[in-house]
Amino acid sequence: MNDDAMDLRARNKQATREAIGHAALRLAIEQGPHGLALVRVHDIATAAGVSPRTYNNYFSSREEAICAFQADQSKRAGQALRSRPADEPLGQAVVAAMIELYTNPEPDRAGLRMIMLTPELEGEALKAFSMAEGPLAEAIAARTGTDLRRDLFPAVTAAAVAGAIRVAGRHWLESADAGPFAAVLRHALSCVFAPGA
Amino acid sequence: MNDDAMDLRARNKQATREAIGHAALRLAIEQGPHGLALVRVHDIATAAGVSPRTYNNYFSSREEAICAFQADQSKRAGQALRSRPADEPLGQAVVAAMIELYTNPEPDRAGLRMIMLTPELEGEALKAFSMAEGPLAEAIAARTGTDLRRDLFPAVTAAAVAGAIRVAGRHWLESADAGPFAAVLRHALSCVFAPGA
DNA sequence: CGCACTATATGCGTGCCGCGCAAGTTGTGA
DNA sequence: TCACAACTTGCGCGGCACGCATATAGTGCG
Repeated sequence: MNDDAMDLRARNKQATREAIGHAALRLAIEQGPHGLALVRVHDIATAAGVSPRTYNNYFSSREEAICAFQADQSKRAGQALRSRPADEPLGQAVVAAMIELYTNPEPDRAGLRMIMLTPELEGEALKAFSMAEGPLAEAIAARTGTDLRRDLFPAVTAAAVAGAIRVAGRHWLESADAGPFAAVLRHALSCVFAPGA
Repeated sequence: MNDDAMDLRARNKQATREAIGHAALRLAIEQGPHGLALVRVHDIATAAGVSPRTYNNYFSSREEAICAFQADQSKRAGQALRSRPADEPLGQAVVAAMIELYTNPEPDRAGLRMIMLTPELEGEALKAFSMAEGPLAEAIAARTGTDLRRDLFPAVTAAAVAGAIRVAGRHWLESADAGPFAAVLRHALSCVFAPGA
């Protein structure tokens, strides 16, 4: 995670990936959800300062590049949960970890709009959010002392959490006066962990 | 739903869509998860008895065609829940409806393997399963008398249910001796509706 | 029944894209 | 300093999504 922990090659690689992803998302936002087809691979590569061929070494589709940021963020969900104190109840730990992960910093409205509300990006967006499920399920299993392969609880809970995050994002985008994302997210996650409510 | 309820055009259209989707999935299964690139659009169209251009009038990618069956099934989730008696508790109704929908008939192992375990299909597969969420959320909101736009509960629950169905499918595929899909599905859904367990 | 209208199927052409291949370039480790 | 490995880039090929124009088939009315 820390740059110092990687050698030069790994750092350059990560920097290039982020540059391409950032450029792709920025260009997509400029064209809006209805002009995605106008975002050419050549433009993304040029904006990121690499050749089109290099862009293709990192991503195999524009959609993947545009959603890379969300994907990378979701991949850290397991780590986020593990960083919570071990004696905290599962529900509280998950809520706190997800709020920490997804509201630090506060999400960019334009970027999230592009990713979640563009039909052509739907598949990649779902992929990006669902990338939290695997690591999350492992962390939940570790925390509850259950076996991932015998018990469905960790995987189902992880999927429910990922779904709640998606729903929270959509709701936060669609209602202008929903307040900070953290509040919406907490509300959504409470539906998962307090079913009687 | 019933063929008689549609005029000739609509019936032909549906038949063509199903023919293409069926051909696409069949050819994909023949090549296996690692040979997806070998399934050419031309082959799908020929196998379905239409021109490649017509195939493209129905689907805008091979992936979409291959997952069409799952997508169509998921779209019926709302209707399935609505067909349950109104006085049944939410959890029971959802479980019964989803088991009715997704185990009638028993899922085809090869087809589900192809759709869920092929990396290139991951996005479309997620899309296919998530298509249940909208209708399901509406049906849940109607059943619980809540407002979809004010309360996140229906949408979050729908997402959790869709996630549980996915997890159940994966688990059913990966463990050879998991018994009938209905049992696995019931187990997965119980994690959503009986959180204390 | 026959006719005007509309929806669907098909052929063709175009531009873009993903990726294999083979240099060229830059970091790495002894 | 040098040999090796990783990464970048240019080139070219096969394939695909889709617009447009045309042929065909279903529909509803007089």
